Amino acid sequence: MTTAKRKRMPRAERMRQMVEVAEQVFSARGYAAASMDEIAELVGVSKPMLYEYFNSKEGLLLACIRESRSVLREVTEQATVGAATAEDALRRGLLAFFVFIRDRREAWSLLRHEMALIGTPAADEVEETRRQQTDLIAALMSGYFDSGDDLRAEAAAEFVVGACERLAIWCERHDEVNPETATEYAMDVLWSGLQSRAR
Amino acid sequence: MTTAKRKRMPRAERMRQMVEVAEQVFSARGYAAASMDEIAELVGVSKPMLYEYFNSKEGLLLACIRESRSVLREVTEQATVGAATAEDALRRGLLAFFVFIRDRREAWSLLRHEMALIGTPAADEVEETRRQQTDLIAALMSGYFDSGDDLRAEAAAEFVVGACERLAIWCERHDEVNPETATEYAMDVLWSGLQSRAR
DNA sequence: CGTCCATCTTACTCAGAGTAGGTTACTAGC
DNA sequence: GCTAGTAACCTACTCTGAGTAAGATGGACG
Repeated sequence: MTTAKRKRMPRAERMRQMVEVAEQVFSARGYAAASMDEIAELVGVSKPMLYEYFNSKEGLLLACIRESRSVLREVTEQATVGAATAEDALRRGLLAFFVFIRDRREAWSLLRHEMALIGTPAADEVEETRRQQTDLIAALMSGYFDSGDDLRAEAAAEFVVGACERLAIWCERHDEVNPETATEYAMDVLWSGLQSRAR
Repeated sequence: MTTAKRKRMPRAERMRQMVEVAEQVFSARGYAAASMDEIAELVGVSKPMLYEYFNSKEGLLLACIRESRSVLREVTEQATVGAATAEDALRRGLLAFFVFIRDRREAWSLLRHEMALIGTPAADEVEETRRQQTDLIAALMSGYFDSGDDLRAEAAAEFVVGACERLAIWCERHDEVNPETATEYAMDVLWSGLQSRAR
């Protein structure tokens, strides 16, 4: 949408435009059903350009995922600065996450699609990109908790991330659950544990 | 592998054989990279037969997923019978899950591939199939906890499932973590909550 | 005002999903 | 045994969409 009629465009700007369009198409149609031809046409460019810049369909998806994930990281990281207690930091981070889910549907939809790359050459890099989020949680926790052993802390971080992802997917089916409620549900289990609710 | 030379085979048996082969190919190559031609050849039958019985590649994957999930459900359900307390039931269920992950690599790999179907017509049915697991957890919990409100209980179940899935994926990268340890890590967060570890 | 290179295009190849329409082996009834 | 009838099966295609080879074009800078 940025300056319509112009033909030639510097590489960096064109790439950004391609990612922007691809993000929409991938999240609308799903990775498998999205076609490179359609993306190319929407960008207003021919297909080989996409391959020139991203090498493959997978590569393009990967670029989109990286973009979305960096935004997510930015948002959650910002949310936790200035938190006084561990509980407060956790709650703020969770709330930022669930707000992101609601407000940036396409971006979140994209992150869910990364699993489609399992078994492909890009799988490793996807995991690497994914670790970004767990690292953030792990770092956050190690600032507030007595870590004891690192493996346990890492496991806890993975645990939190997985739990929130799944809860977010669940939220999509429940419009009545807003970010605040979701955060509360998450905190309820995460912070207090199930023990506190045993009969 | 069941009786080699026989050509014709009753529908039900052939279907089982196809699913068995497809499970291996899908988990070895990944959904996208697996080809129907290869599966057909390995089964020792022509491609249209696969379509006769499963309609599409997606349909075949779906059948594999259903199979694996039903095994998983069986295993975890069995593990929790006869548990005296909520804590015990949870621990047994978790352990059964992590043992399944270790011992049935292909089946688990398959379950991870279901996300590849997001955005396709089968997506809804996948979610339906997936709910099986959360329902089990939810039922289990409602037997031991004061549920208060159902929505909260459902959310907690999703939470647990997501957390365990992610932790299981993490375990794949850490051979030194056995099912017992994984269970302990999970119980640690789930049961006691993070609060108990705050500095 | 020509040369160079980055941007961009047309016009293909090729693998693999899905299908139309015919063929063969097993089985039931005579 | 012999002839339907049908369920299991096959050959030989079509068609979509990822990926590519080879060349055209616009513009920046001497």
